[in-house]
Amino acid sequence: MKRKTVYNMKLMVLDGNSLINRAFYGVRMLTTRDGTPTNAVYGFLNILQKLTDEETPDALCVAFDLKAPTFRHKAYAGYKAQRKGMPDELAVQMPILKEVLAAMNIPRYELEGWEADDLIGTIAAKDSASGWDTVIVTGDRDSLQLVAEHTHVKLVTTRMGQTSAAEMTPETFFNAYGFTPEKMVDLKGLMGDASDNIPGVAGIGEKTATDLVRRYGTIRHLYDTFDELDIKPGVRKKLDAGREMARLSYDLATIHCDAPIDFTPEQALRKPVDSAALYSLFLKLEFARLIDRFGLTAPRGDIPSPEESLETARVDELVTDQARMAELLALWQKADCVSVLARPGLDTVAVAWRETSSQVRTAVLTFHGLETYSDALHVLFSSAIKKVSHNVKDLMNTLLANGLSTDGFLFDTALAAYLLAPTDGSYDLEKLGLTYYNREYPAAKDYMASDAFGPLAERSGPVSAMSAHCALIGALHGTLSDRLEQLGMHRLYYEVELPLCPVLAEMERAGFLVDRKALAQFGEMLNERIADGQQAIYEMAEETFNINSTQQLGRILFNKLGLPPVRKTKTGYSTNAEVLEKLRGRHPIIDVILDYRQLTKLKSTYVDGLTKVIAEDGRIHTSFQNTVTATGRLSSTEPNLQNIPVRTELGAQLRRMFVAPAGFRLVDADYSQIELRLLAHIADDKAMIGAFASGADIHTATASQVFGVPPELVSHEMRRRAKAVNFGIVYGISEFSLSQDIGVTRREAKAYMDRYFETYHSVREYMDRVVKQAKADGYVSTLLGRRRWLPELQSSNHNLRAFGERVALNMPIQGTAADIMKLAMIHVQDRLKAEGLAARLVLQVHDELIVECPEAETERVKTLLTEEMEGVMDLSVPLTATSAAGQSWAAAKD
DNA sequence: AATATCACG
DNA sequence: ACGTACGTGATATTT
Repeated sequence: MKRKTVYNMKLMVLDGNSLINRAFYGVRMLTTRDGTPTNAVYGFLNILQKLTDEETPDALCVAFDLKAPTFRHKAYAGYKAQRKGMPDELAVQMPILKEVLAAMNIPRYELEGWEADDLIGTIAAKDSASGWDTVIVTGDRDSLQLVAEHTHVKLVTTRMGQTSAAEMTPETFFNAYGFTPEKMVDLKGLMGDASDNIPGVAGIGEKTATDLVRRYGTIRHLYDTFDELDIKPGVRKKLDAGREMARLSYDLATIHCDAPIDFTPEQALRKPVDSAALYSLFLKLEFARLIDRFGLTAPRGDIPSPEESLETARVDELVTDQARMAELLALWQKADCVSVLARPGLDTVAVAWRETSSQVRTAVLTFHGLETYSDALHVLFSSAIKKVSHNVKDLMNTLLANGLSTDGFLFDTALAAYLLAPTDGSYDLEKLGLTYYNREYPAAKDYMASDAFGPLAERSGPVSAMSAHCALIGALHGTLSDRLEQLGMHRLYYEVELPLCPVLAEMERAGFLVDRKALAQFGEMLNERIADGQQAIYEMAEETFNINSTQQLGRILFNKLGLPPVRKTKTGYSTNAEVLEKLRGRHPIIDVILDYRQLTKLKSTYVDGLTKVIAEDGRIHTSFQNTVTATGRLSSTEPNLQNIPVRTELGAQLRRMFVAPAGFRLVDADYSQIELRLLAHIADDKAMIGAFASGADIHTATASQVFGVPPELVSHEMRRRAKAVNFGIVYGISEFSLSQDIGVTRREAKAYMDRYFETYHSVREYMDRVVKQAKADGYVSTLLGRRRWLPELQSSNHNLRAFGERVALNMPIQGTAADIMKLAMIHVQDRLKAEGLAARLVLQVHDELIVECPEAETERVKTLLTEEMEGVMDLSVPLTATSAAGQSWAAAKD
């Protein structure tokens, strides 16, 4: 690129229609709580901000189409009329976007009967005439004809919410097309443009048209010198017949830079946003993150809310005095409940309580200089004081670490917010305040910083912030428990989710003992094999390179060694295991790479990763996340102990490193086929219920039915395929994916599914029913009433809707399995305690529980686990669990 | 911060 | 016409 010698003022002009379209199809469906779609506006604002950051224009404006009753080219109105109208979900966002732009003080240009392209062309022309540079931002290639030395076009593409923009200058344009930008019109005139309903010359496609434009330049020149040109007879004939079409298409494709608008770049100079208007708009749109990003704050005298009246009547107090603390503790014991918010180390704890119907009080207790603080905590966290808190499981973990009781918790606001909206992603208090009360709250870090309450700190800020959050917990308690009741999730909440918190906290505290030495030895063995593999790969590649870099690996395999690329990713060639499997046998390097991948995965993620998190007690303490998954499952982090290898021989050796201490054993119990059993139950499919009732192997039984042979004649391959169908059904499979998965043709896959549904016809009926119901209700639910909202089902985007349908099929099954396991965990814990056993739960892996117990308890624990897991729920099929014991996780798996 | 890959149920 | 199975979390590379 040429270096600029003079600084020009720069205008950025956006193609409003094109960009909102890109945003709509590129950003997943988002709606406000009342169902107003907002994804396109959100996506547009992201693009806008990204590009203004990148380009730092001095002026900014947006052009829109205004659909008019009359068309520019009346004779060909039909071409335009064919254009599909935009989907409703997008149409309703247009006025919203315009409102947002107005609040941002960004001028908008639109003119009846004119397309955005024409306005942009006109604006760019006037801009250039004023000596300014112009950057046009659009998602359509139409505008490329406007590219000139001082007019660049940024072509925006949006994928999975991620936008990227390629800048087109005269140079980059020529490199890409082989002719100059103004000839773009000639190209379109010849080849047409389906998306714009420009017909072009019949029979002339992109290849031929490009070639003609490169050779002869313009359409005019082409036809003027038609007889003298050396053109293939076939093409000549089509061109000759298409003269009129070419002329009309040329006109249709031409951007008219003479729209009657009054524009000077000065009109568009950037102005500060109208923050009051923008704030209330973003609130309405529930764009909490954008409010932060734009640094907006609530205008004074904003919408009153139930919580605000509570807030204004709040009285805070910092308590460092022993007598006062005792007074308050006595008071709290008489209260129905109090809200509690603690810093992780318990050095500071805020308590909020309702003093009168219109007044809330808060007290912030700090450790500094208070000797009897520990006694106070013992009272506060005893069952004598009923408490509501936020992320109760984490607090309980802290309490256990400090020798305190976990009794007396009535409610967890984060957990409740999760049940009400399990796909929201995060439930921090600031966000909930905004979601439920349209109210801005201080950031948690204001009181979470390690020195916020230090002896040198100005404590009033942190006290006020922490008190505000603590009072918010109290308000949310009322709002969220009402909502849970309304949606029928009361029992799920009070009988499953909340009682599970102490169970999880105790599991986290317990941890899983690891044989550190054996793990290190395993790592050394891996290291040797990795070094050998690396050596072999370098030799076969005849150079050294970073094997972990998919880009470098792709270059070696597909460029240097000449292997055929199977698939590509957005950054290059795909080199994943599936691709490498296909290349097996074509080059010896493939096997070594697959092996190398497995070894390095084991080494870095598991040996190194796990070694790093072994605590001083020699045990690994995972964190169980209970507000993360969309289906109700738990997840495990830092480290994830729910994905320890088992499927390969080598990987499974890792489970030998997870052990019981001397004198103890591990008992491992897992549900057998819980998801398929639930499918049989929920679909009430007599054939499948019968198969389970008979105690037969379900995959063999399915194969026998589908392939029409007696069970004893079912081959290994038949069972494998039947198993794939069984799993696929639970995930809402398509024929295509099934055929990919088991390596048969689509036709065969379809035949399997047809046979499957003939056998299990109630399963088919269930699948139809659940999707239909979900579309009517807007959600799906589990047997215990857990819900997942599915706005995707209302989408006009085919892929998104299809995804919603698969989720509708899967969530009730996966979610009910999660419900059942959670209930089982509570029952197991209760019984272990009731029977006075020293055994303790250490891990859950979705359908599997692991308990560590003294050797002498082994048999009792095995029986107890099986009984409790099987007895959780009465289904129309047996719910079976099997348990086994051993010195290591590997040994207890048999 | 995003992408690609791969580990589990 | 289009893309292609549900649910997770960690690591290394690259931008």
